[in-house]
Amino acid sequence: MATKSKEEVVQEFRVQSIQDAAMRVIARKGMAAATMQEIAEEAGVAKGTIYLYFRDRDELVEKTFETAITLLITRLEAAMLSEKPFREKMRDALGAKIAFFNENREFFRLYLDLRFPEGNAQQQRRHRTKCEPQYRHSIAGFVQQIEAAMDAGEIRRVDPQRLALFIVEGTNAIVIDRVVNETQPPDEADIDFMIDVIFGGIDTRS
Amino acid sequence: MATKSKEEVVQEFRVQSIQDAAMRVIARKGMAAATMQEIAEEAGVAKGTIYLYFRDRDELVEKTFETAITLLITRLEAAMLSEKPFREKMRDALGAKIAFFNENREFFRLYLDLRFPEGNAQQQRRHRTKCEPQYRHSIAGFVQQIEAAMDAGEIRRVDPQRLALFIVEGTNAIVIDRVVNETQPPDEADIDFMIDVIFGGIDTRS
DNA sequence: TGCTTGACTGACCGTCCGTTCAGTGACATG
DNA sequence: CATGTCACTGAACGGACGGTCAGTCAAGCA
Repeated sequence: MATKSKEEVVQEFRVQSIQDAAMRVIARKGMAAATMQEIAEEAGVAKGTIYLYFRDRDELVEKTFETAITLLITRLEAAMLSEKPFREKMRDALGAKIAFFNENREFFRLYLDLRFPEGNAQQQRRHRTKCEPQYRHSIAGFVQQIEAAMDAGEIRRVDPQRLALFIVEGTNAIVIDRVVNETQPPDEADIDFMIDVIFGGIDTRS
Repeated sequence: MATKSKEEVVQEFRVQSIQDAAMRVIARKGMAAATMQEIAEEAGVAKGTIYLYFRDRDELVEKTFETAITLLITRLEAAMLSEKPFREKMRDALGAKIAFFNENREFFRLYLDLRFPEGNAQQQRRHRTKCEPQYRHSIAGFVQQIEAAMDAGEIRRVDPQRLALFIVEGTNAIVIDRVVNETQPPDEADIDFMIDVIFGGIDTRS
């Protein structure tokens, strides 16, 4: 196992800090309005320096996105792959999601762009081949979990695809609301609420 | 009641067709990448003509958005203001939402920009004062409906704000999925699914 | 038919922003 | 100390886009 040379460490540090800066600027201004100039200033380097580490703006945005979403998906999968009952796995996953957005408050805007890419045909194609598969893969994984839970009789049978979408985006709305607004209830309160509504529905109990 | 002059009719027609074109282009390219040139071509007029009817790009986008969301909100409110039981009102509202997105497949991107405005500080401020109130107002109306249903014992008590967010965005995800993808189940199937899950939850029935 | 009006056009302008590259200075090497 | 190397810089370039305005032309009018 080769240890990293000093240059490699410096290199990685630069790449990381530029990506961090990009994420913060995108969060403030939105994907399209985030300029290379502002990202450079945020990272404390000159504009030209970014081009030593990324071919062009598209590559910077893409890599930044990829780094972040991989982290989120990894955490969600870890939560869902335990041997606990489905309800507990869901609770863990929601906890992981909230924790992730607490730590990466800037991420939600990248997330939106993932689902609904903007830009010209070229950029949209790139997005479709590079980023969308990750989203689909994570949804597909969740669908499998749902189907397994249905097979095990842990939850009742409904369209798994539709259910996955509904849960993922419904919970995202709450998590993103936490990020966008300032004062928010403790994590546990929102997790309890979501689990409660998802599993129990809103009908008056008999 | 003054009848419209011929000029007024022509004027309204131009305004309308430019807004329609703007909506289509924004749907294709995204809010930021939609250029005045392309909107003009889509509308079949010259770029300069747009500036006879709208002060600048911001005003065009804002008016386009306002026109569309007002229509959606009007329909949703109409559905929710009847005297039917809450569950039936929800059913009507979901039907109205699906119908609206069926008719205005381009709208969803404007909707996204409403919730998460991009651009410079100036544009974001404008958005916050002009568009966000409409969204908040519609959510607030839904929250009131939820509270009334709780008071009437039609649904059980949970945080109404959180519930409104969860339902609105969860259902949006499904409705937008219908728009973004091609083949979709009939309206009724998705409405049944959503009502079923929202009211009944996913726990196995005892 | 000649004149006036004004809706409409599209070439043009200024600005902004991604990208480039000649230059700079800190550091290593001999 | 002289020289070479190279990560880094930021002024400059080129292209794209929002906005303008002088010109066009069709319709209304006398």
